[in-house]
Amino acid sequence: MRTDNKNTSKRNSIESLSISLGTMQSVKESANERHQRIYQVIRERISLLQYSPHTVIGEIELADEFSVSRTPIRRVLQRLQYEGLVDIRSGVGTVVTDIDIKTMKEVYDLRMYLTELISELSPRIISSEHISALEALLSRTKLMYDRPDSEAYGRLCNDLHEVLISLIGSAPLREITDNLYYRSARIWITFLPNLVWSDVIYDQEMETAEIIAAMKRNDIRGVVQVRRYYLHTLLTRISDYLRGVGHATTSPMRPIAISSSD
Amino acid sequence: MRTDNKNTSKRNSIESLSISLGTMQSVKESANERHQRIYQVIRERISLLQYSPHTVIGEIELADEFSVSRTPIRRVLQRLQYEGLVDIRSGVGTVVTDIDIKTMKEVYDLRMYLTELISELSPRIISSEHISALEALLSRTKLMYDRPDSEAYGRLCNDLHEVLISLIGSAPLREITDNLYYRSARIWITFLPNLVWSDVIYDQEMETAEIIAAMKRNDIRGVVQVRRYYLHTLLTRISDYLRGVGHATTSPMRPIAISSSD
DNA sequence: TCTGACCGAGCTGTATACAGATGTTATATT
DNA sequence: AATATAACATCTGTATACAGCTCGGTCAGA
Repeated sequence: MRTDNKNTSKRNSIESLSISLGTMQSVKESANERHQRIYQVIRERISLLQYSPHTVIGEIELADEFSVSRTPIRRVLQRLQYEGLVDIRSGVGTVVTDIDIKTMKEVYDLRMYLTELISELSPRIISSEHISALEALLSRTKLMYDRPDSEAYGRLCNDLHEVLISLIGSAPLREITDNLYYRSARIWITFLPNLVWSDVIYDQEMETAEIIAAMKRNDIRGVVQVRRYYLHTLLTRISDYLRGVGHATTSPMRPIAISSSD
Repeated sequence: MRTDNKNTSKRNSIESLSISLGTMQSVKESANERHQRIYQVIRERISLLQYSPHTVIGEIELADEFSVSRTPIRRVLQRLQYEGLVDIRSGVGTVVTDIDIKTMKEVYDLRMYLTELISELSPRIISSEHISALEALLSRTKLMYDRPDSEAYGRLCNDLHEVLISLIGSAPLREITDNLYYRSARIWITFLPNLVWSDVIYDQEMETAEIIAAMKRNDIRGVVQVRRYYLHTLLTRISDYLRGVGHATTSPMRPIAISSSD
């Protein structure tokens, strides 16, 4: 948002020189830009279960990977801690959080209510870019029926989420919605191995298709109602599975747990 | 929430010993406890306008005050930045944020919707402690008619807020509500010098009294409706003032930052 | 007098050495 | 052999030196 078009006086000559030297992708990455970049990379890894719950991340490891010191890495991890994605334990390391059933239901209930609010609090206008982006997602979805791939599915969900929050006009509501999504979505993906793959993809295809249809009617209230319905569907599928498993465990739910040793 | 009831074996004997030695207020303050303490102190100062918008805070100054290095202070300030209360500018300092009218209305709209959610998402039961705490607040309010004091009024609002969020059963909703409160409340206090003091205190007294009445009926839905109504009243008072100022001469104090330039 | 480049005070951002915490492994003792 | 204890490896937490940035003041030149 911040433009900062002030410091283009003395620097311009130098910068344009270095740009003309070749294909330098960016003149200089500011501290905040780098923070944002690293933050999004790590958040995506958590959301795609590349860092699954109970994984210990370790600051030095990340510092080496991004070629920075521990200081900027710690800033990212502390932010992820405030957002509930990791738990920093002194002397142990930074562990990716798991989530208990109660909290998960709370987050999903809240997300359902907030989704409806999108259409009431100054939504943005639906553009053709939104629709074409969703149609690309729909194509990707249809290709996935015969290829079970949790990570690809997670990417699909993330991309759909990105399109939908771009419709939110209210900045506070957009941040909260984004936050709650990443707080809960990865847990949903944890359950995938226990569900029927084709059902999951079918839901995804239907949701995307119905959202596209509502958008073409310019019916934003319809969009959020579709979204809300499929959030409810997800929650129902998980509840059904848990009931099928039998006893309702209170502690962190680990669906099938891929023989986690430890 | 984290229980960690493992390390009570070897340590207990040592801790109970040192406690029994005398009036040691606490055995040792952990890093997280200290962070939380400093965070709440600074947040309160911002909310009470001891640090008013555009104030430059400065890390060294705070580090000296709390007798720590810049590192833990930076952690607190970064958290406050994520929550929208300050803006950290490289080479300049940490400045307390102002808020534009559009964002303020967005936050208040959101708060009104979320307030109603409290009664729908597993509210906590109302205890006699809640009621007696509110009755104490009511007494404090009645004493304030003839003593205009923005800071005391701010403390009153903060304390009322604390009681109300303690009724929220859903942890995510509680955090969000808390966040949005501190993001907007201090701006409301900024307007106090431009409003009629007795009207403001009267609103506060009525709100507290009506909340107490609803609580005594064990009517949590009534509680949140009262709260929502007075949020609406605040927003209306500000809007009225801004309309009046629209073609007025000059405002006594600083009314508001109209569009943050650049 | 006005303009503009430059310099320096003071701030945040980063890297790093060290202190503190934690879980594990080795070891002495019964 | 079992157990309590001590030493250790490894991690996060803190303090601090230094690099980079911003802005106001200063001084030379027109």
